[in-house]
Amino acid sequence: MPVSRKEISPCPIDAMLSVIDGRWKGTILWRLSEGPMRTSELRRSIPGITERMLIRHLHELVRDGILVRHQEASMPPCVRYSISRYGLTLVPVLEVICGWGRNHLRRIGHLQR
Amino acid sequence: MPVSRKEISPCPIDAMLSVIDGRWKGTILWRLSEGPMRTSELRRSIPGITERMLIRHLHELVRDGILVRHQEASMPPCVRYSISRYGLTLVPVLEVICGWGRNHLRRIGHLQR
DNA sequence: AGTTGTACTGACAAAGTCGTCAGTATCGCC
DNA sequence: GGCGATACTGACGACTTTGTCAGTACAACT
Repeated sequence: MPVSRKEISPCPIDAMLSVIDGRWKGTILWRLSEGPMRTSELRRSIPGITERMLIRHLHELVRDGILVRHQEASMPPCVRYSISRYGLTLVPVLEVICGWGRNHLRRIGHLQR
Repeated sequence: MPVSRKEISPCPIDAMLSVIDGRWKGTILWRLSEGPMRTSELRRSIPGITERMLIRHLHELVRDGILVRHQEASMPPCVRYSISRYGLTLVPVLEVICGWGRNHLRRIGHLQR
């Protein structure tokens, strides 16, 4: 598994992780799972994120086929992002990850007391 | 989800990812899923990994409760690592990740032709 | 006596990711 | 005409992660 997750690795685990790896990708997917959103809406709904990072991550997710970018060619531009049909196949995986993570957080909590 | 995955984040997805995040952790877990191994055995079985990184990742996985370190107090030292009972709960999660990743790699393959 | 192997650590450099700041074009508002 | 909003890009610094190299202690083998 020779990976710095940006080069394409033949390892399926890395292939999957490279898609959701990124400081804010989880949150972005989480927000978009409730429906399509505009760039600026997303930015306002995710406290702490910078426009730079939002757009970088959005474009990466579009490149990976997880999101779709709809642009209405108007000026002031209006761009909306939504989860693609392919992206929807990721949701159950995220739920499994989330389930284990929730349990892990509980475990860490217990151990700390 | 404010994360640089080393600080403890309250987001379960991040909590999970922080455990398996690391250049070689996937491979290490993969190797160990076939049975306990010595440090040097692991190093030889993972081409490209350095001893430094192997040991760092092993210790992190031990700290997170995923692996167990058995030491026979002999000289030349003999240390064996194995997946803990808790670590076993990770395996099905990795399988789901792996399944999606495998499919994703196929998809990328198709798109490139 | 010198080399190899074991498991590990520390100093440090290279690479990668993330954040900050400035700047783009165009429209509406006052 | 200046200001703000929209979606975005580029330069650059800060911080993290990864890799390189040397060194530790002890035993066995040649």
